[in-house]
Amino acid sequence: MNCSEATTAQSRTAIVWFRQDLRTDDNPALAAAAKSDAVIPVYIWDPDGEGDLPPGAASRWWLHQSLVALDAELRPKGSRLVLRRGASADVLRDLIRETGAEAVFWNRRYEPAVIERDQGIKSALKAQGIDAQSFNSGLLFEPWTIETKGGTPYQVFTPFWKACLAATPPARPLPSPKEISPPDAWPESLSLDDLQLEPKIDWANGIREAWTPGTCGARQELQRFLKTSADAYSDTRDLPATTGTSRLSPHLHFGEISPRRIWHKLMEWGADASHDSEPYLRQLVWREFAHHLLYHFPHTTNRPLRSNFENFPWATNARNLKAWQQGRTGYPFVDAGMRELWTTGWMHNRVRMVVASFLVKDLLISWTEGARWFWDTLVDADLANNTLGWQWTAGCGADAAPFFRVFNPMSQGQKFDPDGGYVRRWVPELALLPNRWIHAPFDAPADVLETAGIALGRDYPHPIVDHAASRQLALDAYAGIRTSEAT
DNA sequence: TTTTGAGTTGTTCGA
DNA sequence: GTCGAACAACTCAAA
Repeated sequence: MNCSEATTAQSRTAIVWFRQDLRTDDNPALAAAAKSDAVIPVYIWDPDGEGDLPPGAASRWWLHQSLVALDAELRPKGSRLVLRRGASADVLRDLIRETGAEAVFWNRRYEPAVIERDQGIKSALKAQGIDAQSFNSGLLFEPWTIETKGGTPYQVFTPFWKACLAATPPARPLPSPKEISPPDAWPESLSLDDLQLEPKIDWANGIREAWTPGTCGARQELQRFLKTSADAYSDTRDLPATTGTSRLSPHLHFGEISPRRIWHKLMEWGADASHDSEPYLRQLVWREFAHHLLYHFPHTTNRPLRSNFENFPWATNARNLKAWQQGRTGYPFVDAGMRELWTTGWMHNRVRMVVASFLVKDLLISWTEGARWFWDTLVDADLANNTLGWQWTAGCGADAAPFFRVFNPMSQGQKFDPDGGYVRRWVPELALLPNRWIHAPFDAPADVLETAGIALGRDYPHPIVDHAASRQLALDAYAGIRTSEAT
């Protein structure tokens, strides 16, 4: 079981099964394999192996680019990435037969369906006498290592955060292997185009302009964040018109950058008393918390953590759902966010909360519909983070927001986009409206609208619901599912 | 077992 | 325009 035993074999080939760890740096599975005489890096496209949640379209686009980047990272080290398609267990079995590999190493994932699949693969491989080992590369603290004094999983963030700070700190990142020994002969590989990850109709222009997938892009983003955004993080992270956040979410999801590297980099940076690393590290630990919750409460991907929400009277309204998806709700801040998402595959976190609140509380449409749309359109779509975020907004998850907390799309806009720059960028038909009305064109006097060249209902939609009225409906609906009624 | 303090992100109303 | 209180009740985590 211990890797040191491996060195006794005379010539040993190890497979590194890449998944959501698309980097050579701080990659424990690769580091372990690199001690072998020959290493075969493989990526297996196995969308059916992820339960009923195969990666969405934006995610697949990112994956394609990230696989290009990983192969380019491996080449100078004397290696390359082998691509295969099919059920992971079958592909690994074939690859072992073709190459005579004696070991398969990978880094763990924590989605319920993937855990189940991987456990099956590991025991099958071991039964064949293959050295199958999994490692942690994706989390600072694995879900089973943080627990309350009573031995139960945390369901509230602040005590979880404190427990993380008190735990053994994350290990220092491993260096990238200088050389990765190739096998005598490379097994067959599909071409990347064979995987058909990219869309048939190229809608990815906006995404391409906004992002550089791969390790290099991830490191540049981290450098950019530390240099220009980290000091003002607390002040600007809520302003969607600025680049105040780290923008590392897609890179973290695909494992192009290691959370341990970010952690230690921030610690180093924060060691200088003029900097404060805590606000960002807290956000990084929210990602840990999401994985912790999904691991311990695997049913939460489609069912509420708080069971009294099972009976919530959600509305079915295809027209409203579509208006929300297309950014045509008539509320500029909401529409700007939905259009940013559609164009760039990403949405600023502040705006995610506002659009989510709007879907769930103004339209009374189930958070699962929102989660599904985000799953398909976000380049950083991540089962743990997506589930936590949507359940939190709906009030049915961990650390639930009080039910009377309903975001007001106008005041959120005025507060976090006071100059309207965000709305003007993504909803250009409103660009000429003065700041005073940019977040509420329906309240603007007729002459103001006319001067700005806007006819509501023609150039920009009337609001699809009245916020004040829907707010009251939401409060009433939430009052109806109090636990008292469930008993 | 019981008790106690606390809980990411808000809005509205009235002084 | 600004500020504090009210909005309700529940569950978690720790003592």
